[in-house]
Amino acid sequence: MSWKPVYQLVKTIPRGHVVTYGQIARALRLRGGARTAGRAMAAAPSGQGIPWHRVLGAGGRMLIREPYAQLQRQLLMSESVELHGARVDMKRYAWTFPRNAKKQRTKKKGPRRKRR
DNA sequence: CATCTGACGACCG
DNA sequence: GCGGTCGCCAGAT
Repeated sequence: MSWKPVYQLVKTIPRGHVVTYGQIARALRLRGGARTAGRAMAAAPSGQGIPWHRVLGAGGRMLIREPYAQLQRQLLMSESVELHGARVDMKRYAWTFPRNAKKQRTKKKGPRRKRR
């Protein structure tokens, strides 16, 4: 499975904002849901500008275990994201992906399929 | 091929 | 609000 789409999407999260695994899963329509998004992030390569620290669990909870949790707290704080214990106030920092975040492609005008 | 495991999340008590 | 259960599913064993 290629997680590239996930990483690409994560890269679009602006500094100082956060999203949840569930959001990623829904935005990309990942089969396994949020858990799959988590799996992708767990395998995220470092040194490629992927702001993995901006991805949190539902409700803005930090789910990562030590020793990375420490780093995540640090990185978030450096972006002025306030932490209330192990959680972030989503009301203020949540980021929402654009509708067609799946690649940001310039939509062509082909026949659009109706959704549901 | 059978199990286990986890950077999840919705539910429930 | 906290902790436990259950559904999911791709990798790892």
